[in-house]
Amino acid sequence: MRIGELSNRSGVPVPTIKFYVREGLLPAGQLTSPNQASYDSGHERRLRLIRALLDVGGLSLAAIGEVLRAIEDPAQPVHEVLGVAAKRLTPPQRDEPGPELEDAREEVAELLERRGWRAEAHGPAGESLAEVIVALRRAGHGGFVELLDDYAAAAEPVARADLDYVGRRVAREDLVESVVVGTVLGEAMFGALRRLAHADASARVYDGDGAGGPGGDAAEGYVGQG
Amino acid sequence: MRIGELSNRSGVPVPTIKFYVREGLLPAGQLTSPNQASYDSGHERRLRLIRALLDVGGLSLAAIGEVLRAIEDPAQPVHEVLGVAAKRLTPPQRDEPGPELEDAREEVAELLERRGWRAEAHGPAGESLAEVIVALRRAGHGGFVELLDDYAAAAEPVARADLDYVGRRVAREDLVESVVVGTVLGEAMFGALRRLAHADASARVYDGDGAGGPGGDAAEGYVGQG
DNA sequence: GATTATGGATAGCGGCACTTTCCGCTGTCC
DNA sequence: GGACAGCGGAAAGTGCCGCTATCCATAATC
Repeated sequence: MRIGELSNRSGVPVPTIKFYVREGLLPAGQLTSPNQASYDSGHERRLRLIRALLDVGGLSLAAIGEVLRAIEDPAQPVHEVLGVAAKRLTPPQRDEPGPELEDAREEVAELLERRGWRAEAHGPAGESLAEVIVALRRAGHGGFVELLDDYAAAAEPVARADLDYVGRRVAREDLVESVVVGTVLGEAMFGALRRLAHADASARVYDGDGAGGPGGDAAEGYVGQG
Repeated sequence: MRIGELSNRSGVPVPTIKFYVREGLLPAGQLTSPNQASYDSGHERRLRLIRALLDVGGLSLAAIGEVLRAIEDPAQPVHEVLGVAAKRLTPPQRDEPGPELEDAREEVAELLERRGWRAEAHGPAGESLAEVIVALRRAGHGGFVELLDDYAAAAEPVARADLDYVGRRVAREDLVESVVVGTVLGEAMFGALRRLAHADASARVYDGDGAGGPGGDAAEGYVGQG
């Protein structure tokens, strides 16, 4: 397959493919003559993965590059790859530490203990959770933090489902790729489902049963996100 | 309060505050003389909201502007505001329609029916779910779509918790802001929790019980994201 | 043999979120 | 009352990011 066909199949413009090759996101084609190269279905697959992570997952090209290189390097332990993926999912925030962040970290640690989760409270995920808590408080919506346990309870079966899906993979590269895709695109999938569920819950509470629900008139119309 | 103090309190540089005012994200201060203005706690709160939506929520300034203007306009029905927030949460994708997207839309509609959700299958949330499904398939991970029902089941209690939190608000502006914050920051919160839960589930399966789990050696090390 | 596609290299572009610079005025401290 | 940092307002500049355009010599295709 030449670059034009690869472009047609993947929907990615030729100059963009060249650009990805230059950036090291996509291996160069096999040269058959000084200015002719051939690409295979592996290139196509890789290209689709890049676009999925970029468009739907919202990762930067730099983050995608790191993830892909980690996926490809067989010496890289699997958990390293996941660390990279996890770290790059959220942009590096790093605002001033301060006591608020310390408190939030403490709360994250308490949550983990409360739920008996075996996870590092100070890893990237714990850290970004702490940052979300701080942001909520700073924005004057600290009350939202009370939902942490409800959210955590919902996250458990999701994580189990993800693990189950990943567990069915055998080849290392497949497995790692599954985890990355699951982590990144799964987030987008859940987000969309959550918004759909909002619309339903809202319709159920404010719409269906006749008399308005807990929020009274003010909340009328919390629908239509579906 | 003058702009310097507002800057100190919020952690946002003075030129950036000026920039937000120019962009219409933040109302100008009350002029006390031709080149002196005073800002109040409302400005501070608004500023914190902007930074939360920007840094943690990952919204663009343009999207934040739309949301804020919708929040402020009392004529705007609440569900319109939510529509704006929901629409802007995911960047406008719009790739070629094609039959894959049609199939995915159909699946979304079926999911809604299966779960008895009262939500518009073709609204922004349904549409972005369909796009995620297409992206998963295109990336060669169509199997992940099998988890849709598990994800949907987990989204239900989350949506109920969100609604419950929002339902406690009375004032319109408070309510709308809660919904926006909950939708945007709640997504980040769940994402972090999900990654923590991954680490736990992985530790539980591959680490704790001695002999390796379903994935065998290949999956060793799906930990450390916490 | 004309047209089109290709690999490779370099330069340019448009959007975004600021940041810098400048101006003339003001509030404040000594 | 004089020095000086801070202010509001406007305009131009910056840095990064994800491409896109242009050019060249060569290769494939009709």
